[in-house]
Amino acid sequence: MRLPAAERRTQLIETAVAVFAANGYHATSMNDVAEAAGVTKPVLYQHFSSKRDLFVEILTEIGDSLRTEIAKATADAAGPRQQVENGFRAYFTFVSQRTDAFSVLFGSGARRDPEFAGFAQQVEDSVAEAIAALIVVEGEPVPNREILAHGIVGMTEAASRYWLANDRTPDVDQLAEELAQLVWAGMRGLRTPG
Amino acid sequence: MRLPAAERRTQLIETAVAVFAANGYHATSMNDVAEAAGVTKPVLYQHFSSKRDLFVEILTEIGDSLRTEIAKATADAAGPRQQVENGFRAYFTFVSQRTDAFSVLFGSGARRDPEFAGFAQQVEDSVAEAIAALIVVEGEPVPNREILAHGIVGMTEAASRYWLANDRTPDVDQLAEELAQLVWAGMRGLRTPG
DNA sequence: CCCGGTAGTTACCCTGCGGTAACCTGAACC
DNA sequence: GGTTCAGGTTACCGCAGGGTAACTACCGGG
Repeated sequence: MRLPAAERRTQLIETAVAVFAANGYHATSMNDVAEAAGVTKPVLYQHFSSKRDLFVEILTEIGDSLRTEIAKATADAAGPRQQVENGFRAYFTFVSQRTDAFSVLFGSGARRDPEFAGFAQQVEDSVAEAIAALIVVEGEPVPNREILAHGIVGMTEAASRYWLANDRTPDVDQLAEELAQLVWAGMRGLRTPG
Repeated sequence: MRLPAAERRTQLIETAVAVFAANGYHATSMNDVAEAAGVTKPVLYQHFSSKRDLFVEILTEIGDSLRTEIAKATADAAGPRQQVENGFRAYFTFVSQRTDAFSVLFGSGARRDPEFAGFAQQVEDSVAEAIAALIVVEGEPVPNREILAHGIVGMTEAASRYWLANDRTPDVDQLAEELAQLVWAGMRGLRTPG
């Protein structure tokens, strides 16, 4: 099964995402990835200079995709409430369609290693920033809203994990609606600053 | 520096928690732990039969402690609202006082390896169960409240990480109060079941 | 028919790490 | 002042895994 370089490369990446998602970064050997792709180790090294390099390329693509999807979904929202719900729907859609990618970015120990932590962090920060902008009481931004915003991002991750582990019920739309309602009500129920 | 067995053992555990917290499970070697404790590897193996065994013992103790602390704090609450706030305060107090332990349980790749995932999971599940019991609308439990509850647990973890990374401001009491308010308002703002 | 280059393979090196066997040491006790 | 034994060390084994060198197999073009 010989493949042209470009196709082999994308196949290797897809395979690697699946294997990393299943076993995590450290527990995955280059041999594992190669074997899963039906190929031997040196082929992997013809396309990626190191294990780190392969992983970084994967993390970058995933992070960019997720951020882009959320940005697109929240851009054309009628108001803040819709923005929240659209954001959640985009997030859960990503989780549902690219489950392995989600697992790699947030679950495979990527947050642990200082070399990799930045990739998940960047996504979390940018989403949290958008959320923080919506946390206002009587027109005034709430102090410590950044912490709350990061909490809400983490809530979404945790809900995603539980959702994946439990047959993905309810469906994406209903899940997004319910979580959006929880978060929206919570943000609007904060006391006045001070 | 010779020590009696019992003292050496507890010292090794404390050291191991610190090293695991700093570098994660996989990136930490038994040599690292031994060296950090000012001792050589075989000493470690006189007290723990394997690296796994050492880690499991650590995870068990941490998980039990955290669960116990939260249970104690929520037991004597005036009502559900106080229960939420007391739970948060207990959680953040633990995070603040035993930061390394918190990092090991939830951040060192413990959730990744199937052999270790159960320890963090058990804590999350038991806390989520307590939270789920409070998610009611008009006296009726909300469908999918388990997902929301697990999300709230994840929110607490994420907020803790951000809080630790940002000089631990505000203080524990204020943080607990603010998050409790967010969650309480959110839970009470859910729509009627259906 | 042979040449060249791209795709892949076999076989290897080397470091690091989990784990162990055998040996050393110093103090408490008689 | 030797005996004992818990506490500790040096030196090693075996192996897995990242990474590489050298060889092979296929295929298109003159």
